[in-house]
Amino acid sequence: MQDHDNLTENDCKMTVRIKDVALAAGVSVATVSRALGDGPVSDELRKKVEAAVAATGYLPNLSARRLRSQHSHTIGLIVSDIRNPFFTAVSRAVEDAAYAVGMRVILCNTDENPQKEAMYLRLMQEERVTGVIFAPTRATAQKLDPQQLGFPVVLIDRAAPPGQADAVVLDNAEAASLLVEHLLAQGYQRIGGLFGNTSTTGAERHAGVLAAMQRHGLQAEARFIAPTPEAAEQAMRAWLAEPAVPQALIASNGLVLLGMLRGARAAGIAIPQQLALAGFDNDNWTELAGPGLTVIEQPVYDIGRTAMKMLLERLEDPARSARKVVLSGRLIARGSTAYTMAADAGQDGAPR
Amino acid sequence: MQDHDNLTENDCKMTVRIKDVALAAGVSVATVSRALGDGPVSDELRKKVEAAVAATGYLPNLSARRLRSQHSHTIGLIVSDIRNPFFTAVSRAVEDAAYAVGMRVILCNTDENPQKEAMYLRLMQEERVTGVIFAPTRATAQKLDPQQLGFPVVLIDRAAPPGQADAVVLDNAEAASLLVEHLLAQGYQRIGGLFGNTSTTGAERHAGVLAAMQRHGLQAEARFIAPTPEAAEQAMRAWLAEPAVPQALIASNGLVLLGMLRGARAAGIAIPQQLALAGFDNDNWTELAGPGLTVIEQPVYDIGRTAMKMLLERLEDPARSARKVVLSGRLIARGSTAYTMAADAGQDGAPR
DNA sequence: AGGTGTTGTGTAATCGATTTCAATGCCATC
DNA sequence: GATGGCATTGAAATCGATTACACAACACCT
Repeated sequence: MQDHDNLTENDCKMTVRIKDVALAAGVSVATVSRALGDGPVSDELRKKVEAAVAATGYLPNLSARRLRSQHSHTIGLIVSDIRNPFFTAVSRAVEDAAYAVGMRVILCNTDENPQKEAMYLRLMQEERVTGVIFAPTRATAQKLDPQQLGFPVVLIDRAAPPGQADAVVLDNAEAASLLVEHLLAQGYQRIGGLFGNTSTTGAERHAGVLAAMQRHGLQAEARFIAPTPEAAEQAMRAWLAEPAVPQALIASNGLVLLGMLRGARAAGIAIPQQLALAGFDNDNWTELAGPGLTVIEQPVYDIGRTAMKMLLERLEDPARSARKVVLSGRLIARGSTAYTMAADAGQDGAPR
Repeated sequence: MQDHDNLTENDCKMTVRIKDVALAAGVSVATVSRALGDGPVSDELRKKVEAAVAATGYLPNLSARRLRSQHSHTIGLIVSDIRNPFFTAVSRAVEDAAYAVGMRVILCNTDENPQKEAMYLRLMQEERVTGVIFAPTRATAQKLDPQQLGFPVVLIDRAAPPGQADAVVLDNAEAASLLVEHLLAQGYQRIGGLFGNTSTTGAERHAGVLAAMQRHGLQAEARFIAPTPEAAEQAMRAWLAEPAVPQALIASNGLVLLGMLRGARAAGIAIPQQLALAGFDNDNWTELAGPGLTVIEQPVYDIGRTAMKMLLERLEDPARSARKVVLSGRLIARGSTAYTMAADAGQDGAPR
């Protein structure tokens, strides 16, 4: 109210520092810092400081805080592409969990490119991040040494060599088995699949399909592609143009499934009358497309939340041995795998 | 190679500071800083510094750099929910553009909650961000004063009172008109819509529909809901249970459209035979669901990229007057608005 | 009464970089 | 040969906070 300097209320153009608050409150900067943090301060002074903070409009400078305290309160989230609904959902869960404990998230898209992965990992080091949640390509997963990095890493969706790093993954073998058993129970026998070729996930789901088929004395034809809708659509068109096409096809993730469905539509193939289709990721559209697509639903939000929880636990005890949390997928059977093949068409897949 | 201290190669457990690099290179810290930046340094010393950086494995501390240089090289991206495909795509574009110019992105989800918006805006101030790209609710858009904030703001998807802030928005009136004209051309006359009630976007699209209808001497029935699939599905079920339902319904965004389609399915309503459906956002599933949904496609990636470009231009010239970039949507007509109503059903919508 | 903690506070050092400022050497110019 | 730029370089100040340390006041226990 009086004709002081310039602390009338706010917007004095100059940013107000902790020193200004100390001056206004008539205490030392250390006391202000402690009052704002958790240090021991008398109630009397704490109130004075709070009043001074309100009067000056003080906002702490996080860069200065990070530099001095050596805690960035920042975690990195490195995924291939946030536009993949799986990563979108995981990212939302990670961010919710991070902000809930006062941490910031830096999001990076690698496009399955090992060079970008290396670049972003270096960036994380420069940011002095508290930790990183990472969905690596197979190439970097193998050569990844979390000790070397200087911060803990929790892998998601994709696993590294065991014992190397914490990880939250789907039980891909089990999930693939669920799909295969479902298809077999429907009556399909000639089953194939299109799998992403950049991650361990594609490989594991492929292995799971093979193993499940083998338990029934059957084989499966698999093809490997870049895990994008475009590549999947192209591969699908090519496959459908060939003479012998399996009765049922499995996609190794939601993007591939999307491309396959587009390819089937372009080729005029009726689902499931001429071809059954199933895949991973219960994205919005799978419920609504055609007869509904049979998929393995991943606990997407849970994966992100669990990854963040593991990261925090790892920070509390850096020495404990690496853990791998394996979550189960849920089969959602829909029309795309109904067995509607007529008796005459059935001869294709008749038991030998 | 010799028995120096501990700069054998790397991982000496201690982080290496610029001082260590200076020592290793036999120059001052200032020279190292200049060599790494853009300062004037002789080629000879620059090479020495680069060698020392490589030998010591130096990684700059970004917090220290930010504190001293007073440039955070960080922008905030505040949206309602990254899981809305519209914001997912925008976010990817913003991040691409940001990393391309050496900036970091902090992503915040507000869930259309003004309190969270206020909290994140304060966080942005503490981070001393270079700028913010923001999709505000109507409530905060009105009371938003970019001058007060201390950093430039570019609004996306939603507009503020004119002249207040830069913005990148869709031409909602035009887009709504495209939808209405399309429906009218198909033969529909009794048209209604479900609109989000938290943003200016829902309001503008509603106004656009009304205006277009009015040009034809027609009226439209509108309802307002929280812009989520769940709220839309519930509202849809309720609406469909009433006696007089419009022949065609418009959704004000992708999430609402999704909920409406679910509601229609749950009620056993055939699209487009019993009800035509159209909306905004060309999300993946709209192409594949049922007969395909007629939508307005937004230039999502362009919106993000343009917002980032405007932010950079604003930084170069803080004084220039506020600009609003208005982009056009594209009508994608699909089966959900085909006019297939039988003659007997047609009497409902016969001209009066 | 005399140590012995405990609690609360201030002073000053510190985090790791950038940037200011002064100094140096070198060359061209008069 | 003195002088005035120009290009490099280093020493030291600085960014804005946290925290180590010292110390005062006060309660508590022999």
